[in-house]
Amino acid sequence: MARYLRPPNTSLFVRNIADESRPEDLRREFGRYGPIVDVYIPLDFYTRRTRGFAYIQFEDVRDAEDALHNLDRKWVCGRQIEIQFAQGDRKTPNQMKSKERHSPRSFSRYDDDRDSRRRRSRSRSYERHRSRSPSYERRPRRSESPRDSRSYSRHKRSRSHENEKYRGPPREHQRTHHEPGLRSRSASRSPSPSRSRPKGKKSQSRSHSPAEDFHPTSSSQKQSVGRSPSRSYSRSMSRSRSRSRSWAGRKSGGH
DNA sequence: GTTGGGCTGC
Repeated sequence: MARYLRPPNTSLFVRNIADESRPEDLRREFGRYGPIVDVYIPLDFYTRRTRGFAYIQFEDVRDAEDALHNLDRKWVCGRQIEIQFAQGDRKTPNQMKSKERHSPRSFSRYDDDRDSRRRRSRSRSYERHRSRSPSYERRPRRSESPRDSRSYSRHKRSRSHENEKYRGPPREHQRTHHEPGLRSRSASRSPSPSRSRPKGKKSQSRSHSPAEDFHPTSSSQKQSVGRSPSRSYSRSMSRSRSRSRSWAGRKSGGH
């Protein structure tokens, strides 16, 4: 059934782009040949640098071909770009994670669903469903506005302080939401004094040790007679509140 | 000689 007539996808794989190339530049260039669904420049997950290639997805494959033939080996941003048709589908985050774990070479799909007519539901949401204009005419390229960036990248932008270098490999990001056992939560609870400490609190002279929050019951129950009950209560509340914040708190409060 | 999105679900 495989037809040799055309490539299976409408995405172009653009190689050797300048690392200063931005999606808007590419979109401007490639958009001349047809409506573009998506432009994406993969970044190195750890270094946040461009990896030197980009993906341009067209709405129509013949536009992609057109762009390919016209822009291939052309000089863009001081670099001679090379264009091919992209292979495979875009990866979902899950696949990226497993890819890190396993060898990129030996990656295999879930299994061969050749008989199953249901394709993998790529209906995630990376792809923005843009309603195409009622009129079939292609919209002028200059009508592309920078606000058109996809929702997904916007999310990632929002957490970016990224003034400079990357923070360590985010494998610790796995912040399992709910620990069923209370024992595990005390164990996995890592002390983050800077975050859990409200700025407004000043009278509390806590100069001795940040670990006082996690006093073992053996010694704490004995001393601090008067304030013990109220303090323990408020502490428990503040903890649970900071818990529910999770991502949001980390994003804005992250320093 | 780089083939993709690293937060997704009840």
